[in-house]
Amino acid sequence: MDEENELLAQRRHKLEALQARGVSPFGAAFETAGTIAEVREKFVEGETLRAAGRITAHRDMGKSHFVDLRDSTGRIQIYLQAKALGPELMEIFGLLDLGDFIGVEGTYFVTKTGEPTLKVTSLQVLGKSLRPLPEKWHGLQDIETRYRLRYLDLLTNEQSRTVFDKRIRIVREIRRFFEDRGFLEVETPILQAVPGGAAAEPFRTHHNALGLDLSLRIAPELYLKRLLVGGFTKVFELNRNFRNEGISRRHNPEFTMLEAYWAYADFGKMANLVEELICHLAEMLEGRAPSHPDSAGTGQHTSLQIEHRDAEGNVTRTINLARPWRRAQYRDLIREVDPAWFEYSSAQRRERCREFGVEIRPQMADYEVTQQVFEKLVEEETIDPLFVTHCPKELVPLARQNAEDDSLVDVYELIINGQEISPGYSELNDPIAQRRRLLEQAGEETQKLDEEFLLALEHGMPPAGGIGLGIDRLTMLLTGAESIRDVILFPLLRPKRD
RNA sequence: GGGUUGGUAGCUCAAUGGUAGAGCAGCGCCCUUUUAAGGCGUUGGUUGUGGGUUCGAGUCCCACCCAACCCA
Repeated sequence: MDEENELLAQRRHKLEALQARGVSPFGAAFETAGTIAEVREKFVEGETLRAAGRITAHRDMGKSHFVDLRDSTGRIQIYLQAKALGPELMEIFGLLDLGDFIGVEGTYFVTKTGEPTLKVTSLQVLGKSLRPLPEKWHGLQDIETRYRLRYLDLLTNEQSRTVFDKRIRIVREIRRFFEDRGFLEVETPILQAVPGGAAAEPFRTHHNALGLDLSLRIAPELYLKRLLVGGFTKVFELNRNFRNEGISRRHNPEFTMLEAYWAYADFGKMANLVEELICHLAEMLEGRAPSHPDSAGTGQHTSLQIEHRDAEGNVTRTINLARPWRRAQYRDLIREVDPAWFEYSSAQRRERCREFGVEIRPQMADYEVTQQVFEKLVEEETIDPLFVTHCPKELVPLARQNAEDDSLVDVYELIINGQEISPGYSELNDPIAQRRRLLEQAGEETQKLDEEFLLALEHGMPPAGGIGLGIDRLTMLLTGAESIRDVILFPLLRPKRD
């Protein structure tokens, strides 16, 4: 591509010069005393140790050189003295650049300024870098490049690295949390003939040998429920889902969910579980011991808060996770916006929307108009955790109907930081009702009906509680990231052609 | 899909319509305990792409590409 670039040409020349001296610029395995952090811990004056890392800084003193070697665990200073190393090794050192991976053997000493340093006695080139890394002080600022060349972002921006470290810990802790409670982690198909379990546009693909059109899953739900039929009582899956829809600050076409199902439980129990989980994760990230050994209602309260900050470090938002979390019925929340809402006629509600500045379309059904009010005036305004219960059944066609009021369903929607973060259901285990609802949902497209799922239900499914938890959005919440792209290592971008 | 903002050296950023600059990185020289090392010197540009206006365009106009934010 840009072979005529001077900087690249210089590095290639150095590479060739190394090879001309019989030095492999891309060395093989190198035995070390451990990671750089471990090597530092083993500091004993006069001790000889081996370390490997990437060269990130070079301070040239003429006949001696200080070099920073870095890996993901830390930084160590090495010292190269021309007289001690001899002309041959110094010539090889002269062919190195910032960004190269090297392995060294050296003897520990402490400099005048008190820094533990390895005085190099031998050196191997482990991986020559042919392109310069971003500048050390400002790092990589360009947002587009940070997403496209994420490795450079991770290398130069500590705060980016911190977010992904937290995401890794969140996922690991979720696994531990569920396993500790007797849930089994399972894997279900991503390639599905009938994509179900959510209302979303799928990505379509094709299996050549079977001559079969398939879709990437939009949710694992219908397979996890088959496992309840098959005798599993507690299952979960950390599942990548794919939805062929728009991209935004809160939407990536592929995203990660947690789904969990618990036989004989209901949505209330699932709400307790997710409340406990999220508090547990927040405490874990703060390095605190869990303050709630049991689910809500123990009378214990914590002052657990999450602070979101801007680039200057000012607190922009505080989310209070103190338990127990508020639980409120959908209709009551609407009445908090307008006490007489449900006494209005259809036309009056539309008029109120205009007054509220809530945009609606003329063809919307009444429940959709109410839902618009809910989204704009309740959901977006809700910062601290809120379980919304007793939702209208039109909004959630696949959940169990409420025993006292069949216009409602037994679900919760957990809202934190102005967005839905987790739904929880009392799952529908009536195969006849389930077929009816799926038919209504599918409309004309009856081929979208997952007959094999219905067949499974007809064999009998226990009542169960189920939850979904968006891992990307949860990570945003817990790290203060403003965009989903900041918590996904490689977010989808349009390929660049220039 | 619509609106707004942005794209300049490897990186971070400047530049009233008038010779495209700086810092870091690089290259050369000096310096044997530096750490954003320092000093002297120096290379590096199809200003996202393609058109247009103009004596003259990084800057103004049009189209397109990519991104961020807002809206749908």
